[in-house]
Amino acid sequence: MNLLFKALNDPTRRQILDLLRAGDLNAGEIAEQFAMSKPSISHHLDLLRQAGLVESTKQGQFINYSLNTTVLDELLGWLLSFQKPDTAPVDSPSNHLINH
Amino acid sequence: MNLLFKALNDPTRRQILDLLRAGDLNAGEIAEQFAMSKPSISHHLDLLRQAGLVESTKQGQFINYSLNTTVLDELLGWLLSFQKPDTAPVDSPSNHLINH
DNA sequence: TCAATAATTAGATGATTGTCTAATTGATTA
DNA sequence: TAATCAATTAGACAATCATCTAATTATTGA
Repeated sequence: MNLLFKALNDPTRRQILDLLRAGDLNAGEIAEQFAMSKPSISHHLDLLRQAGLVESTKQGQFINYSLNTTVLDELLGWLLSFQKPDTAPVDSPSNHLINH
Repeated sequence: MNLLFKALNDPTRRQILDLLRAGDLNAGEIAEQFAMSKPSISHHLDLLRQAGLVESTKQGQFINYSLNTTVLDELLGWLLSFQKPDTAPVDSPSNHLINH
């Protein structure tokens, strides 16, 4: 959950996710949508990949990025549990202090 | 959306939200659940308040904190739109570069 | 095989963040 | 009114983060 929230806590990364909804793109195609250096975008893609939000596959000299929304299910569950009270899922790490 | 993701991007703050599901608490009651100084918790509460996730009301010398889940609806909408493709909501700020 | 292209890695830098202690504000009560 | 208690604000500090340029790796095509 930590890596997920971290990845989502940046407008550029969220925009990358939104871009990928329309279909897969390679790193260069993503980078040219932003007024930011390619290494910076590469770093953002790395964080998104660490969170499991995107998957990368090498295709020749290009690296293709695609959306993986299954990770969002965990977040969705956490979020929905706020509407239905008293069904709080566990937010790791280390809530042993909290749960007595 | 920025303040919301920022507020959620910390395990302590998410645990505070989880605590408040059971019912309102004042600042001291919240602080004593954590192995952290009271000013630090106060700061976390401030960020949660800025994001609209909690509301604070002064009651005598105590300050009561309560959960406000309506802000989460925006996030919920954004999240759900990933399941139903091609219904991307707008993620402010400044996506003028992207949407040409 | 070599030059060009795609992308990442390395390293640096300024800004933001989470935490602390000390000081302050405001309310209660002896 | 003075002491105590709840909570925040102020200010400092180390760690993390977003970004940049320069260098590196790997693939392609002439």
